[in-house]
Amino acid sequence: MTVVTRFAPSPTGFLHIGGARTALFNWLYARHHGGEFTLRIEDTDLKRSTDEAIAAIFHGLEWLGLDWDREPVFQSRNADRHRAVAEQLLAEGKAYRCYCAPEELAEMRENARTSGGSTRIYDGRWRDRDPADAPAGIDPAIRIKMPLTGDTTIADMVQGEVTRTNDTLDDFIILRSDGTPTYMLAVVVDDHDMGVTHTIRGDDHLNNAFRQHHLFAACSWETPKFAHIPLIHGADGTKLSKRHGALGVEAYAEMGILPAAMRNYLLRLGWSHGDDEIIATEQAIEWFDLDSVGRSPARFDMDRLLNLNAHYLKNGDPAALTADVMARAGGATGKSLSPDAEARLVAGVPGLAQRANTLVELSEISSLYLYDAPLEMNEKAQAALADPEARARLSALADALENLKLWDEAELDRLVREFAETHDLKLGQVAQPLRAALTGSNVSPGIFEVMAVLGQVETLARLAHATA
RNA sequence: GUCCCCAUCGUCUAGAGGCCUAGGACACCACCCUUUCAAGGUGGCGACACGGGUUCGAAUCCCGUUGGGGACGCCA
Repeated sequence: MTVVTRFAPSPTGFLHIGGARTALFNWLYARHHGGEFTLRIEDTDLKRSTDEAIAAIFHGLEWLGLDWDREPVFQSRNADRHRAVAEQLLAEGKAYRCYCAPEELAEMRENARTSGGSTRIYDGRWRDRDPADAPAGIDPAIRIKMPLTGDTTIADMVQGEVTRTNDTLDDFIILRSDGTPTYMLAVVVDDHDMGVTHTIRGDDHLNNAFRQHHLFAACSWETPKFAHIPLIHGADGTKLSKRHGALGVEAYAEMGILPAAMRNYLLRLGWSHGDDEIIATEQAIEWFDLDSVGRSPARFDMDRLLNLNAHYLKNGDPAALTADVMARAGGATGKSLSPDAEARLVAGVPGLAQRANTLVELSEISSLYLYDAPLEMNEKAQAALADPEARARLSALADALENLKLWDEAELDRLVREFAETHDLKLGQVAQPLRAALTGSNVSPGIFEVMAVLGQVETLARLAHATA
């Protein structure tokens, strides 16, 4: 049997971290088994669903690198089918019309809460009542008949066997009085119609699984395998929400998080493979399974994400990183980029990347390669160049540099050290002013590397400006 | 309130009865390396929620307590 998983978000907001992880797990499980990863947009609540949210979900998944195998299903378009199933169940006597008014329901809810707080709200008053009793002028909703006695056990691939006594489950509505299907019905019918074999979702749905299981049974369909993964919590241990600054994945993209880092981070939240921490996606596909998913909720930890991001930045492809920095640099400032900016970045980005945690930081520190002399100097750099003696030294060094034939890092290293030695200076006494002159800052990659990347012409130009 | 789930360093986790004086990673601290900042290296700090069982032996199994979370809509 081919594995078919699904990611089924309701398009009422952006693709948040929790949804992203659910999608990742579904995707990984499908890829691991050579199955299909499908998408279903649960837009049956037309009032809350928006096109922007739908677009945000698609874009978020694309950014994460999670590709889907079929045309996405829009649940709202299947309403006729859902309704037909409800009618069928009604005809078979597995469901019934309920004529309760909203006030009656409210009363029952109040009752249940005050008298013991039972989870079972609806008392089943129309379950066996003669339809002839139906009050005039009330459109009935359709409810499914749930078992009255015994208990139900779900064999969950993550949670294990979970049992609930049936008297805690009431007859829930599958078709509203206005003829629209409820979520519970829509999910079951669509999962069946799409051939979903594994339902991997947040464990806030665990309670729904019991209801859905009986709906599958009523339809004489096989219940898919369930895997309810724990939710992601905020730093305070409660369900991640906007209050925690929970953001959509696009916000992480903007702050310069790499998709590979996000995937790795999300994967390790609740899933593990021994002591392995850095797990490339190909490796994750090979290793991923549901047995190794933990059952306790994990807290979102930005430090960890940043650390992983720094790792992927350090090992990133220079050409790709360069393209990203160029894109972020474009239009950022009024200054025009050096014609050599891109070439310098390709050479300089590896040295820069090990000093950055995000693409934003990377592009900030890239500015030393982006523009030609004269440079903007920060305070520390200005201070380093304030000393006339230091400037005189730089001028002397510039003369030596001008005559250098082979302009590479090793040669520059040799030359500058030699220069320091002849003038009886510590390397730092030469290197720091040099750094200030060449980068406009007191912080940068190794100064010989900077000179090599900049090239002889630009290096001398910057020195000329700094010593003028 | 009722039902369901969970419980190892601050955080993510390893651990499936003896390999555990509990391992790794992030964060933090110190030192080393060093032309700055990082990176890297070395070391340090730091946890089996509690109480009962079961067993020769329990972080691992069972029960209870406590704590946390989730669900209780004609929302999804």
